[in-house]
Amino acid sequence: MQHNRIYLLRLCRIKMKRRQTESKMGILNALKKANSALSHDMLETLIDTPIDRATIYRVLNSFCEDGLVHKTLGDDGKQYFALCGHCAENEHGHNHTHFHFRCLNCGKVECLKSDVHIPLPTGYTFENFNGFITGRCSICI
Amino acid sequence: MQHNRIYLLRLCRIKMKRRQTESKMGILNALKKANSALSHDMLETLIDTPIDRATIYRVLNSFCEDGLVHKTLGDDGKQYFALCGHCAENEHGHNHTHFHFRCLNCGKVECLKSDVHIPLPTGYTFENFNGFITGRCSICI
DNA sequence: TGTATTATTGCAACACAATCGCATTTATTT
DNA sequence: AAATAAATGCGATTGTGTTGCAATAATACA
Repeated sequence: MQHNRIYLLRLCRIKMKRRQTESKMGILNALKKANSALSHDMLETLIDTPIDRATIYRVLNSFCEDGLVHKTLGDDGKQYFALCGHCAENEHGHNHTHFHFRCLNCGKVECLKSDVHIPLPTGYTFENFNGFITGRCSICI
Repeated sequence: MQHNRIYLLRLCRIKMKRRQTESKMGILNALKKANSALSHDMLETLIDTPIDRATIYRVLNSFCEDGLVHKTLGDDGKQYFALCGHCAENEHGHNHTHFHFRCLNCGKVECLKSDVHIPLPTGYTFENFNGFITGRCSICI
Protein backbone atom coordinates (compact mmCIF):
# COMPACT_ATOMS: atom_id res chain seq x y z
CA MET A 1 0.00 0.00 0.00
CA GLN A 2 2.40 2.59 1.31
CA HIS A 3 4.98 1.01 -0.92
CA ASN A 4 2.80 1.65 -3.94
CA ARG A 5 2.19 5.21 -2.88
CA ILE A 6 5.87 5.93 -2.72
CA TYR A 7 6.51 4.10 -5.96
CA LEU A 8 3.85 5.99 -7.81
CA LEU A 9 4.89 9.27 -6.32
CA ARG A 10 8.42 8.64 -7.46
CA LEU A 11 7.18 8.00 -10.94
CA CYS A 12 5.03 11.10 -10.88
CA ARG A 13 7.98 13.18 -9.86
CA ILE A 14 10.16 11.75 -12.56
CA LYS A 15 7.66 12.48 -15.25
CA MET A 16 6.66 15.82 -13.73
CA LYS A 17 3.34 15.51 -15.45
CA ARG A 18 1.46 12.72 -13.74
CA ARG A 19 -0.74 13.31 -10.78
CA GLN A 20 -1.42 10.87 -8.06
CA THR A 21 -5.06 9.88 -8.00
CA GLU A 22 -7.24 7.28 -6.39
CA SER A 23 -7.88 5.59 -9.71
CA LYS A 24 -4.19 5.09 -10.33
CA MET A 25 -3.59 3.83 -6.82
CA GLY A 26 -6.49 1.43 -7.07
CA ILE A 27 -5.41 0.04 -10.42
CA LEU A 28 -1.80 -0.26 -9.36
CA ASN A 29 -2.89 -1.96 -6.18
CA ALA A 30 -5.12 -4.43 -7.97
CA LEU A 31 -2.35 -5.30 -10.41
CA LYS A 32 0.06 -5.87 -7.57
CA LYS A 33 -2.34 -7.98 -5.53
CA ALA A 34 -3.36 -10.08 -8.51
CA ASN A 35 0.25 -10.75 -9.45
CA SER A 36 -0.92 -11.48 -12.97
CA ALA A 37 -2.04 -9.71 -16.09
CA LEU A 38 -5.47 -8.14 -15.85
CA SER A 39 -7.99 -7.02 -18.40
CA HIS A 40 -10.07 -3.90 -18.10
CA ASP A 41 -13.14 -5.79 -16.93
CA MET A 42 -11.15 -7.78 -14.39
CA LEU A 43 -9.93 -4.52 -12.90
CA GLU A 44 -13.44 -3.13 -12.81
CA THR A 45 -14.59 -6.00 -10.64
CA LEU A 46 -11.47 -6.05 -8.48
CA ILE A 47 -11.56 -2.38 -7.54
CA ASP A 48 -14.08 -1.32 -4.92
CA THR A 49 -14.71 2.25 -5.99
CA PRO A 50 -16.19 2.20 -9.47
CA ILE A 51 -13.94 3.69 -12.14
CA ASP A 52 -15.04 4.56 -15.61
CA ARG A 53 -13.93 2.27 -18.39
CA ALA A 54 -12.26 5.05 -20.34
CA THR A 55 -10.34 6.10 -17.27
CA ILE A 56 -9.09 2.60 -16.65
CA TYR A 57 -7.76 2.37 -20.19
CA ARG A 58 -6.20 5.82 -19.99
CA VAL A 59 -4.48 5.04 -16.73
CA LEU A 60 -3.23 1.69 -17.98
CA ASN A 61 -1.89 3.20 -21.17
CA SER A 62 -0.14 5.94 -19.25
CA PHE A 63 1.42 3.26 -17.07
CA CYS A 64 2.61 1.57 -20.25
CA GLU A 65 4.17 4.78 -21.49
CA ASP A 66 5.99 5.16 -18.22
CA GLY A 67 7.29 1.62 -18.38
CA LEU A 68 5.47 0.62 -15.24
CA VAL A 69 3.22 -1.86 -16.99
CA HIS A 70 3.26 -3.81 -20.21
CA LYS A 71 0.38 -4.76 -22.43
CA THR A 72 -0.43 -7.92 -24.33
CA LEU A 73 -3.29 -8.79 -26.61
CA GLY A 74 -5.02 -12.01 -25.69
CA ASP A 75 -6.45 -14.44 -28.20
CA ASP A 76 -9.82 -13.63 -26.70
CA GLY A 77 -9.43 -10.17 -28.19
CA LYS A 78 -8.84 -8.46 -24.86
CA GLN A 79 -5.88 -6.42 -23.76
CA TYR A 80 -4.13 -7.61 -20.64
CA PHE A 81 -1.88 -5.45 -18.51
CA ALA A 82 0.76 -6.64 -16.11
CA LEU A 83 3.24 -4.94 -13.83
CA CYS A 84 6.76 -5.00 -15.13
CA GLY A 85 8.79 -6.99 -12.68
CA HIS A 86 12.35 -7.37 -13.74
CA CYS A 87 11.50 -7.13 -17.40
CA ALA A 88 11.69 -3.36 -17.63
CA GLU A 89 15.17 -3.16 -16.22
CA ASN A 90 16.84 -6.11 -17.86
CA GLU A 91 19.14 -6.09 -20.83
CA HIS A 92 16.32 -6.48 -23.32
CA GLY A 93 15.18 -2.97 -22.72
CA HIS A 94 11.47 -2.48 -23.08
CA ASN A 95 10.89 -5.31 -25.47
CA HIS A 96 8.77 -7.78 -23.60
CA THR A 97 9.67 -10.88 -25.51
CA HIS A 98 8.01 -13.35 -23.22
CA PHE A 99 4.82 -15.32 -23.65
CA HIS A 100 1.63 -14.89 -21.73
CA PHE A 101 -0.48 -17.81 -20.66
CA ARG A 102 -4.22 -17.71 -20.14
CA CYS A 103 -5.97 -20.51 -18.31
CA LEU A 104 -9.18 -21.39 -20.07
CA ASN A 105 -10.73 -22.43 -16.79
CA CYS A 106 -9.89 -19.78 -14.20
CA GLY A 107 -9.05 -17.05 -16.69
CA LYS A 108 -5.80 -16.07 -15.04
CA VAL A 109 -3.21 -14.59 -17.38
CA GLU A 110 0.39 -14.82 -16.33
CA CYS A 111 3.76 -13.95 -17.76
CA LEU A 112 5.84 -16.96 -18.63
CA LYS A 113 9.37 -16.50 -17.42
CA SER A 114 11.39 -17.79 -20.30
CA ASP A 115 12.42 -15.04 -22.65
CA VAL A 116 11.99 -15.92 -26.28
CA HIS A 117 14.46 -15.35 -29.03
CA ILE A 118 12.75 -14.63 -32.30
CA PRO A 119 14.56 -15.76 -35.41
CA LEU A 120 13.60 -13.24 -38.07
CA PRO A 121 14.52 -13.76 -41.71
CA THR A 122 17.56 -11.80 -42.79
CA GLY A 123 16.84 -8.18 -43.53
CA TYR A 124 13.81 -8.06 -41.24
CA THR A 125 13.68 -5.65 -38.34
CA PHE A 126 11.96 -6.18 -35.03
CA GLU A 127 9.45 -3.81 -33.56
CA ASN A 128 6.98 -5.61 -31.37
CA PHE A 129 6.28 -9.06 -30.00
CA ASN A 130 3.04 -10.59 -28.80
CA GLY A 131 3.09 -14.17 -27.63
CA PHE A 132 -0.03 -15.73 -26.22
CA ILE A 133 -0.75 -19.28 -25.18
CA THR A 134 -3.92 -20.74 -23.79
CA GLY A 135 -4.48 -23.97 -21.92
CA ARG A 136 -5.03 -24.98 -18.34
CA CYS A 137 -2.93 -24.02 -15.39
CA SER A 138 -1.71 -26.50 -12.82
CA ILE A 139 -4.51 -25.64 -10.43
CA CYS A 140 -7.29 -26.12 -12.96
CA ILE A 141 -6.09 -29.36 -14.52
CA MET B 1 -7.06 -22.38 -60.68
CA GLN B 2 -7.85 -25.88 -61.80
CA HIS B 3 -5.63 -27.09 -59.02
CA ASN B 4 -7.71 -25.23 -56.48
CA ARG B 5 -10.90 -26.54 -57.98
CA ILE B 6 -9.76 -30.11 -57.61
CA TYR B 7 -8.40 -29.49 -54.15
CA LEU B 8 -11.60 -27.91 -52.94
CA LEU B 9 -13.73 -30.54 -54.56
CA ARG B 10 -11.74 -33.23 -52.80
CA LEU B 11 -12.34 -31.49 -49.52
CA CYS B 12 -16.03 -31.16 -50.24
CA ARG B 13 -16.21 -34.85 -50.96
CA ILE B 14 -14.40 -35.75 -47.80
CA LYS B 15 -16.66 -33.69 -45.64
CA MET B 16 -19.77 -34.58 -47.66
CA LYS B 17 -21.34 -31.38 -46.45
CA ARG B 18 -19.51 -28.56 -48.15
CA ARG B 19 -20.58 -27.16 -51.44
CA GLN B 20 -18.37 -25.60 -54.03
CA THR B 21 -19.20 -21.95 -54.51
CA GLU B 22 -17.74 -18.92 -56.18
CA SER B 23 -17.07 -17.27 -52.86
CA LYS B 24 -15.00 -20.19 -51.67
CA MET B 25 -13.09 -20.40 -54.92
CA GLY B 26 -12.42 -16.68 -54.87
CA ILE B 27 -11.19 -16.66 -51.31
CA LEU B 28 -9.07 -19.75 -51.81
CA ASN B 29 -7.63 -18.24 -54.93
CA ALA B 30 -6.79 -14.96 -53.27
CA LEU B 31 -5.08 -16.74 -50.41
CA LYS B 32 -3.04 -18.79 -52.80
CA LYS B 33 -2.03 -15.86 -54.97
CA ALA B 34 -1.11 -13.71 -51.98
CA ASN B 35 1.02 -16.46 -50.51
CA SER B 36 0.60 -14.80 -47.13
CA ALA B 37 -1.92 -14.42 -44.36
CA LEU B 38 -4.86 -12.20 -45.22
CA SER B 39 -7.40 -10.36 -43.16
CA HIS B 40 -11.04 -10.07 -44.04
CA ASP B 41 -10.66 -6.57 -45.46
CA MET B 42 -7.61 -7.54 -47.50
CA LEU B 43 -9.67 -10.31 -49.07
CA GLU B 44 -12.50 -7.92 -49.77
CA THR B 45 -10.23 -5.70 -51.82
CA LEU B 46 -8.43 -8.56 -53.52
CA ILE B 47 -11.51 -10.33 -54.79
CA ASP B 48 -13.22 -8.87 -57.82
CA THR B 49 -16.77 -9.97 -57.18
CA PRO B 50 -17.96 -8.38 -53.95
CA ILE B 51 -18.59 -10.83 -51.14
CA ASP B 52 -20.36 -10.00 -47.93
CA ARG B 53 -18.23 -9.65 -44.82
CA ALA B 54 -20.20 -12.30 -42.96
CA THR B 55 -19.76 -14.72 -45.82
CA ILE B 56 -16.02 -14.18 -45.91
CA TYR B 57 -15.73 -14.95 -42.22
CA ARG B 58 -17.98 -17.97 -42.51
CA VAL B 59 -16.01 -19.35 -45.40
CA LEU B 60 -12.70 -18.74 -43.69
CA ASN B 61 -13.85 -20.37 -40.50
CA SER B 62 -15.14 -23.37 -42.39
CA PHE B 63 -11.75 -23.62 -44.06
CA CYS B 64 -10.19 -23.59 -40.62
CA GLU B 65 -12.45 -26.39 -39.45
CA ASP B 66 -11.45 -28.43 -42.45
CA GLY B 67 -7.77 -27.84 -41.80
CA LEU B 68 -7.30 -26.02 -45.07
CA VAL B 69 -6.44 -22.72 -43.43
CA HIS B 70 -5.19 -21.55 -40.08
CA LYS B 71 -6.02 -18.39 -38.22
CA THR B 72 -3.91 -16.03 -36.18
CA LEU B 73 -4.79 -12.93 -34.25
CA GLY B 74 -2.65 -9.93 -35.11
CA ASP B 75 -1.57 -7.35 -32.58
CA ASP B 76 -3.65 -4.91 -34.59
CA GLY B 77 -6.69 -6.81 -33.40
CA LYS B 78 -7.42 -8.39 -36.75
CA GLN B 79 -7.68 -12.03 -37.64
CA TYR B 80 -5.39 -13.24 -40.36
CA PHE B 81 -5.92 -16.41 -42.34
CA ALA B 82 -3.30 -18.35 -44.24
CA LEU B 83 -3.31 -21.50 -46.29
CA CYS B 84 -1.80 -24.44 -44.50
CA GLY B 85 1.26 -25.45 -46.46
CA HIS B 86 3.03 -28.33 -44.88
CA CYS B 87 1.92 -27.38 -41.41
CA ALA B 88 -1.33 -29.36 -41.49
CA GLU B 89 0.34 -32.60 -42.35
CA ASN B 90 3.42 -32.48 -40.19
CA GLU B 91 4.02 -34.25 -36.94
CA HIS B 92 2.67 -31.39 -34.86
CA GLY B 93 -0.84 -32.11 -35.94
CA HIS B 94 -3.00 -29.04 -36.24
CA ASN B 95 -1.14 -26.96 -33.69
CA HIS B 96 0.33 -24.13 -35.65
CA THR B 97 3.17 -23.25 -33.35
CA HIS B 98 4.95 -20.86 -35.63
CA PHE B 99 5.22 -17.09 -35.52
CA HIS B 100 3.52 -14.68 -37.83
CA PHE B 101 5.21 -11.52 -38.94
CA ARG B 102 3.46 -8.35 -40.01
CA CYS B 103 5.34 -5.63 -41.82
CA LEU B 104 4.36 -2.23 -40.48
CA ASN B 105 5.04 -0.68 -43.85
CA CYS B 106 3.50 -2.91 -46.49
CA GLY B 107 1.12 -4.75 -44.18
CA LYS B 108 2.03 -8.20 -45.40
CA VAL B 109 1.60 -10.96 -42.85
CA GLU B 110 3.64 -14.07 -43.37
CA CYS B 111 4.26 -17.33 -41.56
CA LEU B 112 7.75 -17.64 -40.20
CA LYS B 113 9.13 -21.05 -40.90
CA SER B 114 10.78 -22.01 -37.66
CA ASP B 115 8.52 -24.00 -35.40
CA VAL B 116 8.52 -22.80 -31.81
CA HIS B 117 8.57 -24.87 -28.68
CA ILE B 118 7.46 -23.10 -25.53
CA PRO B 119 8.26 -24.69 -22.19
CA LEU B 120 5.15 -24.43 -20.05
CA PRO B 121 5.39 -24.61 -16.27
CA THR B 122 4.93 -28.10 -14.91
CA GLY B 123 1.32 -29.14 -14.68
CA TYR B 124 0.18 -26.76 -17.39
CA THR B 125 -1.55 -28.07 -20.49
CA PHE B 126 -1.38 -26.59 -23.94
CA GLU B 127 -4.38 -25.66 -26.00
CA ASN B 128 -3.62 -22.83 -28.35
CA PHE B 129 -0.67 -20.82 -29.57
CA ASN B 130 -0.50 -17.34 -31.01
CA GLY B 131 2.85 -15.74 -31.75
CA PHE B 132 2.83 -12.43 -33.53
CA ILE B 133 5.72 -10.17 -34.41
CA THR B 134 5.71 -6.80 -36.11
CA GLY B 135 8.54 -4.94 -37.75
CA ARG B 136 9.70 -4.28 -41.25
CA CYS B 137 10.26 -6.84 -43.92
CA SER B 138 13.39 -6.97 -46.05
CA ILE B 139 11.70 -5.14 -48.90
CA CYS B 140 10.44 -2.27 -46.80
CA ILE B 141 13.61 -1.61 -44.80
C1' DT C 1 -33.37 -33.29 -67.24
C1' DG C 2 -36.37 -31.76 -63.61
C1' DT C 3 -37.30 -31.60 -58.67
C1' DA C 4 -36.28 -31.79 -53.70
C1' DT C 5 -33.07 -30.93 -50.23
C1' DT C 6 -30.31 -28.08 -47.60
C1' DA C 7 -25.83 -25.63 -47.56
C1' DT C 8 -24.76 -20.99 -48.59
C1' DT C 9 -25.44 -16.18 -49.10
C1' DG C 10 -26.71 -11.20 -48.25
C1' DC C 11 -28.67 -8.08 -45.35
C1' DA C 12 -29.49 -6.03 -41.10
C1' DA C 13 -28.98 -6.11 -36.45
C1' DC C 14 -26.18 -7.15 -32.79
C1' DA C 15 -22.22 -7.82 -29.37
C1' DC C 16 -18.03 -6.38 -27.72
C1' DA C 17 -13.56 -4.04 -26.92
C1' DA C 18 -11.48 0.14 -27.04
C1' DT C 19 -11.15 5.13 -28.11
C1' DC C 20 -12.43 10.07 -28.39
C1' DG C 21 -14.49 14.78 -27.52
C1' DC C 22 -15.83 17.68 -24.15
C1' DA C 23 -17.38 19.66 -20.00
C1' DT C 24 -16.40 19.02 -15.17
C1' DT C 25 -13.58 17.79 -11.33
C1' DT C 26 -9.51 17.84 -8.69
C1' DA C 27 -4.38 17.19 -7.66
C1' DT C 28 -0.67 20.15 -7.64
C1' DT C 29 1.86 24.61 -7.73
C1' DT C 30 2.31 29.30 -6.36
C1' DA D 1 -6.63 30.57 -1.23
C1' DA D 2 -6.37 30.97 -6.17
C1' DA D 3 -4.55 29.43 -10.66
C1' DT D 4 -3.17 25.83 -13.71
C1' DA D 5 -3.71 21.88 -16.24
C1' DA D 6 -3.93 16.84 -15.58
C1' DA D 7 -7.47 13.51 -14.75
C1' DT D 8 -12.19 11.97 -14.80
C1' DG D 9 -17.03 10.66 -16.25
C1' DC D 10 -20.28 10.57 -19.63
C1' DG D 11 -21.95 9.76 -24.08
C1' DA D 12 -21.04 8.93 -28.61
C1' DT D 13 -18.22 6.59 -31.91
C1' DT D 14 -15.15 3.39 -34.25
C1' DG D 15 -13.85 -1.14 -35.69
C1' DT D 16 -13.88 -6.17 -35.76
C1' DG D 17 -16.43 -10.05 -35.81
C1' DT D 18 -20.88 -12.74 -35.12
C1' DT D 19 -25.82 -14.09 -35.57
C1' DG D 20 -30.79 -14.54 -37.15
C1' DC D 21 -33.44 -14.99 -40.96
C1' DA D 22 -35.33 -15.05 -45.46
C1' DA D 23 -33.76 -15.72 -50.19
C1' DT D 24 -30.61 -18.11 -53.24
C1' DA D 25 -28.25 -21.76 -55.43
C1' DA D 26 -25.23 -26.13 -55.36
C1' DT D 27 -25.85 -30.91 -55.00
C1' DA D 28 -28.37 -35.40 -54.88
C1' DC D 29 -31.72 -38.16 -56.64
C1' DA D 30 -35.67 -39.70 -59.21
